Amino acid sequence: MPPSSTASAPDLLAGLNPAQRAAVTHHAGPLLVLAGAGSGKTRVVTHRIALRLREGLPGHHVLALTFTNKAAAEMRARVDALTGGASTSPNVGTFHATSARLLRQWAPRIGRGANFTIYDDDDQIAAIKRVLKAQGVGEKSVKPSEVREAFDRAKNEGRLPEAGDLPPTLLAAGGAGVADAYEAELLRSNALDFGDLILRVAQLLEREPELAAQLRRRWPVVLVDEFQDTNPAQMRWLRALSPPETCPDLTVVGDDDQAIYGWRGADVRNMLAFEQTWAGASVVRLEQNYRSTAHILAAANAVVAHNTERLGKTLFTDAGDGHRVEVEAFESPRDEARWVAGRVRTLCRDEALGPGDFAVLLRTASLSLDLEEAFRAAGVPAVQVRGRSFYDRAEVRDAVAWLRLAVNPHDDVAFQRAIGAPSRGVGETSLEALSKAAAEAQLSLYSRALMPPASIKAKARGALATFSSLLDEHRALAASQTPLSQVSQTVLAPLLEAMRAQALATRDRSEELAQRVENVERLVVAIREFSREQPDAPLDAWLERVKLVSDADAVPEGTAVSMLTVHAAKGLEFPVCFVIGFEEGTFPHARALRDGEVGLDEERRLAYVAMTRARQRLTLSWCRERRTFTETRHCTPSRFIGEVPTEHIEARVEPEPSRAVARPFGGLRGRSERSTRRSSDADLYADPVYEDDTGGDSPWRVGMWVWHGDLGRGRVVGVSRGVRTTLQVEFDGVGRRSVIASWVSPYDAP
DNA sequence: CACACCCTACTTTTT
DNA sequence: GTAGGGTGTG
Repeated sequence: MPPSSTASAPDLLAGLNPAQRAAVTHHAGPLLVLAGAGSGKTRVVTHRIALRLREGLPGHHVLALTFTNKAAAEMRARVDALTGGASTSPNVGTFHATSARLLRQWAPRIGRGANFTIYDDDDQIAAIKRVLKAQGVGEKSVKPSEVREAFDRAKNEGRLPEAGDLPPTLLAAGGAGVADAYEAELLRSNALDFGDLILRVAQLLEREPELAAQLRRRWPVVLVDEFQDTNPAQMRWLRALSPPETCPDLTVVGDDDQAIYGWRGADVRNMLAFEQTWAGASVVRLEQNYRSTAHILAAANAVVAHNTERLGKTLFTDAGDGHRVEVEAFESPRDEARWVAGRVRTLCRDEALGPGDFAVLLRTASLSLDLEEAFRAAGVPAVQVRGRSFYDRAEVRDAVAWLRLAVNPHDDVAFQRAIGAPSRGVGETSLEALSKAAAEAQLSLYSRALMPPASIKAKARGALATFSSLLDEHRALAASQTPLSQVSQTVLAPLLEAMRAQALATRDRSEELAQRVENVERLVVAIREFSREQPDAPLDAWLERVKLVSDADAVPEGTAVSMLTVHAAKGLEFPVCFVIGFEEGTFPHARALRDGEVGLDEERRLAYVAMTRARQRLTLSWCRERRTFTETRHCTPSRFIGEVPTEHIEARVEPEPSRAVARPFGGLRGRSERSTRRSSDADLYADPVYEDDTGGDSPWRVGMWVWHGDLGRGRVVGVSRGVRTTLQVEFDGVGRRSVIASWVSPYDAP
């Protein structure tokens, strides 16, 4: 951009603090930005890119790697806004998406076609099951998911899996060949799994210096976001692209306290060792937090300070003290959920907040069950942030399998799925025979189906032939200039037709079947929308996007309370946050505690991430009892609650129309689990602070209006107190019903 | 070979 | 409480 235009462009350094300014203006050469939560990290990265572009660097020489597609889109938009679109756009994407793009160019070098399929976890498991069967290893001797994790681990560490990576039970069952067979299966299927995407790029760049040199010329400037979550394979990728000995223009940004993907192979030590690996690197610390008020920040800092092995960094804020952190205890998750919903209503009424200002953060996705119910009952709009779930439905996966085959007919996982949806006379027996013959000939199912073995019956052979020629038609269509929406409609027509016929033929369950048809129709609509956004994009591009979406990509902008896992919430902020399920065994999670200190430290960082999402208000809650599918567990509060100094905790909140128990928690600090349990047991019967339905303080009164999620509005005509309060309610248009009190919420009289 | 039904095992986080 | 596997029947 010519200097003359700089005058009208925004001043890229205005409003930055000294540390941010140092990071933005740092000259070429490796730079590590240690960016605490809410310290303006994205601002620094985008301004740094914008400054380089303004200095005349063409955008296409910049590569910025992010963790999620949403983060990539945001970064792209912000850079464009800063530069006014005057330069070419920088290349912004996730490691996986960027790798996939590179590999499509380089596909022949790894024995793939440019139209290779990306196998996600479920595809991997399907492939592993096929392999286990082909190798004659019963699925009983090993869980396919365990094998998948072993393969994943190896690839994240930077190598192809070998027999030594397999679970001992599998080796004992004679499954040593499974690793090689799995790789052969991927090769035949013209497929790569998630781990491959990163690993193959790393390997190619290391083995073919001219490729690496070419890439370095293309991307002399590299930035990496969320660096603390990179795994060893990604580090090799990065080292090849920005070799330490060349003193590359490499900027990595991250926060070791927010490293929460260790279970996926990420290694914080990459960050701790950055200064050694890229010798001579500069380090800038961003420690001023612009997000949270002081009590919230101090509470979060205090929790994470219990970890050792930190780069060390203490956040501060200029914002006022704000509200203290609320700690709430409940008898059951249902009470907890009802209280959260009620509190959202109260705050919306009293504090000029809308539902979109709230988030409920969950350690595990399943904790949302009671919440959904409670928000519905309270009439508060709330959505669970789940980007993938739609694509995980069986019928949607069936449809996607058909689309995949239109691009890559050798995709065995899709082949196996599509051939049974709708069923067409090729059952288990035939498929197994075909599988065996395919593996022997080193061919995909599709290729082998073109010359079916004699072991398959004539009827099934005919069905296979019909199926194959259908795939050929689809492939020709997808390769032609036909618009994407028409391609998808044609490809999915046989499936949709069969599903509609089935829905009509079935009397009961027709609702459910109709819903499935609708889901597939929605998929067609989604494809149409995609092709409107990107008119020239082929079906491959859509499939790739679908594969690489994550939960975090689907965070709604808006008008509803967000319920989301802490992992999905990383990088986001909300004025008001509730972290629920803060119990030993849930958060920290029991499975993580099994891994000892390492697991606990990561759980603590997760707690830190959760707490630092809040701008103004933060509530931590726990339940004395939590039921899993089989058992009811008596719970003690999370040790992380005890790690928050008392002075940052709100001892008690105003009474709410629920069975909430508000009480101070500072006293729990340092107590043994045993004494904690005793004190909560005692609370059940004696603690005067505790109020439940058996006490005289019930919020329910005859004559008051209530709202029920299913039955609508009604007026209380009777209250019976027992183990749980039951209300007799006269519902509008429904009549008199007896309902459990925790299912309804108070409702302002019309 | 396809479908209906019953049983069991399951919930950590996800590019 | 449900998804996916296993079993039995048409």
